[in-house]
Amino acid sequence: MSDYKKKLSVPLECGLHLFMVVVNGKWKISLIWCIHSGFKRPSELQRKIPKASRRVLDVQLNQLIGHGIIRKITYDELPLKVEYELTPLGQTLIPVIASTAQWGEDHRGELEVLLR
Amino acid sequence: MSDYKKKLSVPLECGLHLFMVVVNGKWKISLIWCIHSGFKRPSELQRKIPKASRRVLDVQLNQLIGHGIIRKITYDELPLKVEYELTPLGQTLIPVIASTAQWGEDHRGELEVLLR
DNA sequence: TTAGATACGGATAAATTTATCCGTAATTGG
DNA sequence: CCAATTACGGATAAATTTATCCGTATCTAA
Repeated sequence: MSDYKKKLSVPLECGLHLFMVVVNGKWKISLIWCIHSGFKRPSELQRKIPKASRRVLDVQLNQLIGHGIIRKITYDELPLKVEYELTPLGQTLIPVIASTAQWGEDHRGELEVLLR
Repeated sequence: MSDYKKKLSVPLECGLHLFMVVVNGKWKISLIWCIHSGFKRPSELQRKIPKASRRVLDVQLNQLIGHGIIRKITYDELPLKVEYELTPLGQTLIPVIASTAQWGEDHRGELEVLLR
């Protein structure tokens, strides 16, 4: 699917950039949070995040898998059933995401005037 | 400079996306961290972040100003002197950035195998 | 047997971000 | 005067990300 190599490398010296690489992507945090909240099936995720097309969610889910944040479980039963779950690494991300989300909420007032 | 309006809107419901809007940009976190660490002048920042061109740093500095994270001080003296400093809002970002950076450091080993 | 649900991915267009190149202007030190 | 330093920004190219459109396949229920 993607043996594509970036030409413009991202600086990774700092731990912060490692975080950024993992969560960058318009819908990734929503996906991580949904999965963490118990919405695990692809169709559920699409319904929870209706502004994103099905295709984009698929692509970003696969990137999260590639980065070791989530895992895909394909049930060998009919009708088709697939679920995603956080890996142990993915779970360690939850409190970090929560703290950045808290920052956003704490400053929503100031930020909303500044952004657009 | 930029009265450009995005056509693809970013979801802002969640506090986390507010954080992302502010720190997204390849060099922004480096810039915030440098300024926080006392490297305030444009030429210092360029020397500290040599992989980024002068132009890109300028653009991203201006975006940070627009988002209320840093402030520009132009000294009315010769030779020319300009400094950036964190706003109060920008300062609240420091512990959050530190926690995401800590996450990256804590998992650098796992991550480096996964990210290419 | 037809519609709607499940699920997946290639190909391409559009949007956005980042990089490169160009130019300006003033000052300092040789 | 000339080169190096300070500082800033427009215009465009290149890279990357996101969106849209197309197609596949199987199963269930009406």
